[in-house]
This record gives sequence, structure tokens and C-alpha cells, in this order.
Amino acid sequence: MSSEVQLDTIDRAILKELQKDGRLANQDLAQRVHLSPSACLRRVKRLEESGVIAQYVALINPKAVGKQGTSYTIINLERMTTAALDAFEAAVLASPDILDCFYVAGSNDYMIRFAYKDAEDLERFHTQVLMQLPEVARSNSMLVLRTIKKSTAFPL
Amino acid sequence: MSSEVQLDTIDRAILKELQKDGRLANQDLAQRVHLSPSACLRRVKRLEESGVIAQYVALINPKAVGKQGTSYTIINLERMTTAALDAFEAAVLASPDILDCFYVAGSNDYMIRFAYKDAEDLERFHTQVLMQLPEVARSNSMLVLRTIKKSTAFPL
DNA sequence: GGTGAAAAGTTAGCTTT
DNA sequence: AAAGCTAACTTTTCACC
Repeated sequence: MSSEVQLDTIDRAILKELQKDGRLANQDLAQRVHLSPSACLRRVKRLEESGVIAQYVALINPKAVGKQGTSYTIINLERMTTAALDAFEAAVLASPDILDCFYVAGSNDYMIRFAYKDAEDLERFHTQVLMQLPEVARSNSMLVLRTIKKSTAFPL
Repeated sequence: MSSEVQLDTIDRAILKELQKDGRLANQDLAQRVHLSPSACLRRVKRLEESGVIAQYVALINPKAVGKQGTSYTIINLERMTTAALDAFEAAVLASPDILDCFYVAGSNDYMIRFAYKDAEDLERFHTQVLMQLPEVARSNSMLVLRTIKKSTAFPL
């Protein structure tokens, strides 16, 4: 549906601004893209309704909610049967600690992302969450030591 | 700074709502957390100024801007000297195609994330971007085939 | 796509608990 | 010290050009 929407230069300018500041007032946005507020609002609504803009969110500082770090973990399943995948995925969906989970190409792996409070919490995650997931053969954690770049926005 | 801010139950309720809808009107937010608009606004401003809320952003549908898929790539450098890391990181920062880059624990690796338009664009990325990065010894790409879960929000 | 006016939302000073 | 009240101000929204 939204994959077929044609975007012009102004639409892209709007998306660029809104990806930087999702709370930008329509009046200010209109000024930045050289449009009247009403014309600008019509475009924004169209972008929202067509699903080009999926969601507006507040990004919060992980440290402020006690999350000291993030880890990416690559997971290999024991069996690649539908039942095994389903069981694994259901467990992932049920775990609030797991923030992201992707089925990735390569050697039939999953990759998950989670945030931890401290070393103790990280250990808890490994023993209480990771090791409890069904069908896991191997897992390889990559703790984030430093962030060079992090973006929620796409280049336009 | 923001790591020391004490959050009470109402603050957490506010963050929970704003992580789901960053454009929620203050009046509506106030109602959901059972506060008057002015009291609610004071708390939101405090959360913003203390850096607990880092940013508001619009999340856009990758397909709508022509991005068919995402890939995570693990990168091993040839040498782990400061100069090598600096050269690599400078090149990463200069590449608009690379959305995220983390220095991760394990075998002295980096992990990067990028989005591609189609198979051709993916190949372009590998030959024009990945292979041009300095100091790269090995890289291992994990194409996202399916997303089981994806979240920008932290559980509160 | 722009204009203008009504409706809705924001915000700050002051009072109350 | 933090919440509520009120009222001025700003922004959104929409019928109409």
C-alpha cells in the first residue's frame, strides 16, 4: 500500500524534518518547506494516512531508565522445523526484555537486541531469558562497547 | 546528568505513553496519567530538559522511501591500532548509507546496519561502500529476512 | 495551493494543598 | 514542593477561494 505512494521534493523535505523533530509544529514545518500551514498539514495527513509515516515516538535516554548497555545476540536454532521456529518466536514475543528480533539470512540465524541495567542484569538475561528460549543450539552475544553512529532516520 | 534523575510512577506512565505516541497532546496525556494539563506539562518539560526524553521523531515506513530491506554486517578490522579505528570510524561517519555503527565486544568487531533498495543496491553497497571502508579484514552480512519484533521503546 | 476564522491545545502566573 | 485553576496566547483545522 504505502510502497506505491509517490513522494515529491516537498514530501521528502517534510519527512526529513519530521524524522529530526517529530513534534515540530505544523506552522514551523510549513515555513521550512515553503508552504502555507494548511497545504503542509494536508501533506502530513496524507503521509500519515498512507502509512509513509508509521508512528511518532519519544526516544528516551536508556541510562535515565537505568539501562547501562545494549547487546546484540546471534542465535542458532537446533532444528529448522516450522514447529521449532514457532516455539522460539512465541517465546521471543512473550519476553519484554527482548527489544528486537530478526530472522536473518546466513546460517539460519536469529538476531535479537536487548538492554541491560548492569552486569548482574546481563547475567540474569543470559540465564533467565536466553537459556530459557526453546530450540537454541548456540548463541553469540555482542555487547555494545561504543556507539559510533545511531539513527532512526532514513537518508532522503 | 540524566542518569541521576529519579522517576516516579507518574513519570514512568508519561514516558510509556510518549514512547507509544510522541505526538500525544498534553491534554490527552494529562488525562491518561490522571493529572491536570499544567502539572503534566511541567513533568514533560522536566523530562525533556533533564535529557530523559532525548528526542521526538517520526518513524517512516522504509518501503515507502524505496527501502526493500535491512542488513546487519559484522566487520573485523585488520589492525586494532588507534589510527586504524579512527580511519574506519571516520569513513563510517561520512557514509550516509550506514545507519548505525557500534563497536562491540567479542573479537574486536564493529557491527553496522544499513538499508537497501533492491538487490542491485545491495550489491552497490557491498562494492562501493563496504569494500571501500579502510582497514576491513572480513565482513559477514546478515540480511533481515523477517522481523519478529522491533521496538524503539524501553519497558517501564 | 492559499486565506481566514472557529475550535482546540499550550502555557504561565497565581492559589491551594 | 507539587498539583490545580484560570485566562491569555498559540496552533490546528477546515470550509471556501
